[in-house]
Amino acid sequence: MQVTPELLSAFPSLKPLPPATLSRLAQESSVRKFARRGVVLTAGVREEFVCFLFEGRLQGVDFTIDGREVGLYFVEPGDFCGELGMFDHGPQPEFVIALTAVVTVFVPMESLRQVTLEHPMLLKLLGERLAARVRQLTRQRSLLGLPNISQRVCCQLWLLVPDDARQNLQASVINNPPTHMEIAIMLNLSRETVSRVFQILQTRQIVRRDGTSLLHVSDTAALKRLAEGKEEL
Amino acid sequence: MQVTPELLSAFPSLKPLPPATLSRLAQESSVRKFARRGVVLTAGVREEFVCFLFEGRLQGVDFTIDGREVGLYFVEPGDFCGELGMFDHGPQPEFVIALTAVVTVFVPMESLRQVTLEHPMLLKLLGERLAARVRQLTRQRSLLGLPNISQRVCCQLWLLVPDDARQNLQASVINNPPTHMEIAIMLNLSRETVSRVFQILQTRQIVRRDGTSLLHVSDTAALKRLAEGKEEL
DNA sequence: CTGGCTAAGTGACTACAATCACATAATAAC
DNA sequence: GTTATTATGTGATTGTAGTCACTTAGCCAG
Repeated sequence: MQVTPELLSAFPSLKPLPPATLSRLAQESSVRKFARRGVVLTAGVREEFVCFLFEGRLQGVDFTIDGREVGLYFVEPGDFCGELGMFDHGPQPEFVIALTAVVTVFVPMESLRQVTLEHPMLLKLLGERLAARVRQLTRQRSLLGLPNISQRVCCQLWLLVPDDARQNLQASVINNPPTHMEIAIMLNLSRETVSRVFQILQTRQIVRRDGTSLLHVSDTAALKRLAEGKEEL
Repeated sequence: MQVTPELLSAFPSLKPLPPATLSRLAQESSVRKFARRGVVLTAGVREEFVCFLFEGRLQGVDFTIDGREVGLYFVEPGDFCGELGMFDHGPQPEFVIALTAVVTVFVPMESLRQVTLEHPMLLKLLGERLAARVRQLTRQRSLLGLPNISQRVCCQLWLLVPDDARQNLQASVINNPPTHMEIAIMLNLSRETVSRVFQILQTRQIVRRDGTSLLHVSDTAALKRLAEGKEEL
C-alpha cells in the first residue's frame, strides 16, 4: 500500500527530516498490516527493513533452547523495531509478533542508511534510540530480579500506564492490554500466576477489565505503591 | 598514570585509529586501577568517561527496588563499558564493579566524541558495539527463561569458555572465574543452588577448580551438551 | 443464535529452589 | 604465623509458584 510523507512524519524519529527526504523515503516504504498473532519480524533472518509501528502493539519474543517462549519488550505506536541491523548488518535477534491487529510501515534499511549519510541527525537519533533500548532491557532485567511475584506484575503493569497518568496518579486506561500469557512470558511466570495476581488487583478495585481491549486503572496511586514494594498485595 | 598510544591500540575498537589521533587520546586518558570489589562506574551518575578494560573482569550490576543485587553482564579484557552516554548523554544506567583487581583506561567521552567527528569509522564501531550489547542482553534474558536450573548455570559457564575452546571442544581454562555469588545474581539463583550445581559438575569431572583464579573445563563437549539441554545433570 | 476458539479463573497437588544454619576451606591482612 | 574475612559446601525445612485438570467467560464467524 502507498505511503505518504505525512504518514512518515507521524513518527517522532522521522518528523525532523526535510519534506523532500520524507517523500523519497515514502516512495520506497510500504504499509503492512498484520492480524493478531502475525509474525512481523523473524528471528535469525537478515530483515532488510525497519518496522515503524503506527497502530496496535507489538511484542519482541525469543525462545529458549527448550522451546519456552520468552517476552523481551513491547513496542508502542510511534516507535519502531528491527533497527539493530542498521548498525551491524547482523540478523534480527528476536521475533516480533503482533499482539493486536497492527498497521506498520516498513522502511528499507538501505534507504535509511542513505538518509543517515545526508542527515547525521538521523544517525544520532538512531543511536539514542538504541541506547534507550539498552536502558529498557536493563530495567526489564532488574524487574526479573524481584523475588515478590505480585510486585513484578504490578511493575510491568505500571510500565504500561500512560505517561501522563503516571505523573498525576490519575485514573487511566490501558488500550489493548497484553493477555495474561503475554505478561507471563515477559516476567518468567506462568499464566495462572498472572491470572491470580490480576484477580486480587480486581477485587481490590485497583484495576478493572472492560472487554478485551480496555483495562481501566482505577487506583493508580495504589498500583504505584505496589510496584515500588511500599505495599504488599 | 600516563597512557601511551601503544596501550590504546591494544583495544580492537581503537586500533584502527591513526597514530596521531591515538596520541591525542592517550594524553587525555588515564590508567585507573581498582581493587576487587571496587566501584568502577556508578549508576545514576553522568560518567564522563568510557572505561576500557585492560586486565581483569568487570560485572555490570543493578539493584531491584527491594535492594536485591542483579547481575547484568560481564566485561572481558579488550572490551569497554560505560559508553551509553556517548549516544544519549544520559546517566550510567547500572553499576560496574571489579570482580578481580583490574587495570582500566578511562577515556573522556568528550574527546571520543571529537574523534568520532573526524573518524566516522569510530562512530560505526561504537554503533556495532552497542548493537552487540543489545544482542548480549537479549541472549542473557533468554537464558533466564530456562526452567532447568543446572542448564542455566551450564549455559552461563559456556559463555565464559574461551572462543577457540568452544569451537574445538578442547579442554580449556577460565581465568578469574566469577564467584558462585556473582554467577547466582546473573541467573536469578541463590548462591547455594549454584554451589550445588558446581558440586555435581566437579564430581562428574566436567570442571575442576584450581585455586581462586582458575577453573579448568576438562570436558568441554559435556558442558556444551548440558548447556544445550541435550543431557540432564 | 450457535458452535468453535481463545482467554481467563480456580482448586489440588507437587516439585524444587530459597532460606536458614551451620561447617569448612581458602585467602588476605596483620 | 596467626587471625580475620570471604568463599564454598551441605543438610533440613518450608514456601511458593508451577503444573494439571478443569470450568467459565468472552468473542467472532457463519
